[in-house]
Amino acid sequence: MKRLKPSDRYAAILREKGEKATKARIGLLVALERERFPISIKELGTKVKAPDPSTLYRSLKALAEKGLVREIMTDKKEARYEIAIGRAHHHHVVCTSCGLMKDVRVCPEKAIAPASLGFSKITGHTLEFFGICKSCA
Amino acid sequence: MKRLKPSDRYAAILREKGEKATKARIGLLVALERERFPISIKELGTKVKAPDPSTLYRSLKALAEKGLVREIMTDKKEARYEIAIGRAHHHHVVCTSCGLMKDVRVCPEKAIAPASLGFSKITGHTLEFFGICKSCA
DNA sequence: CGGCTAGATGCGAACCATTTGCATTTAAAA
DNA sequence: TTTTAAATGCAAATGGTTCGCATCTAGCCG
Repeated sequence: MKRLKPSDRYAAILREKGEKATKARIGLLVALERERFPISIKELGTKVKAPDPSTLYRSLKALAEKGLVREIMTDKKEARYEIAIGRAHHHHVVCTSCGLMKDVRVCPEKAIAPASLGFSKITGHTLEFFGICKSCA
Repeated sequence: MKRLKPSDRYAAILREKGEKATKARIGLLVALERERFPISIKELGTKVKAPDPSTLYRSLKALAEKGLVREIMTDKKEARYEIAIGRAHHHHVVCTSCGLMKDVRVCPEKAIAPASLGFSKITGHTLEFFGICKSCA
């Protein structure tokens, strides 16, 4: 795979996934790539050119279904998104005081035995930790 | 502690926690006690006499803060509640096809080292598994 | 036991994130 | 370039949850 500039790389990935490589969606991925933490849709809206909220919602949902971004519910109010391309599965710990988020590699996925629970398979899970970071302590 | 009928026992617990033992709140706890799975506020509303939705929300929030009930966000749409009295900390696995829920004892709480993440302490976490139960498979 | 007061309730309106309908634009294929 | 399905923008609707405020009521005191 050749080395391309991010926008072209994302365009290629979008087409690979059967999505149209629109400027808006490429811009979304580029913007998400710059974020260190999962970002709310509202914030994201201020970082990209002019995407209407409804378009943002639709685009993010489509990208999430294709595995290009991940949706995270840290607080039950609004969803946050992070880029998934090139990033391994992980969870987060959130400072409830300042909002700082860190990735954590701990994952309970393999600790559960579907059969023993009357389940034929486990398809997914959500895990978020909450705490107080050292700066806020 | 003497053996009382549930409503009287809950009344006593409410007073212990500094909450007024109103019929509505006692009824809420009794209704929650009967549920095998976390129940949505809407469903709960149909099971108790006449509590207005806003009262339901306020009551559940108050009871949750006192540790008498637990709020669970299985789907990102609506919150669910389960009784916490006499029930140890646990998580759930949800069948995404029929909604069946089972308790799971797996808990990642002790697997995380706050200090190594730049956190002074971990105050909580959320964990839910999703899958397909044997009946739906 | 009757009155007093903070907390609880009901009702309606307000909020806010998210969704949807529809007409218009645009990327991708022919 | 023409064609077409998908994507976008705008406005309106949805739906869970919250708030303001007037009215009740449990718990307390005399």
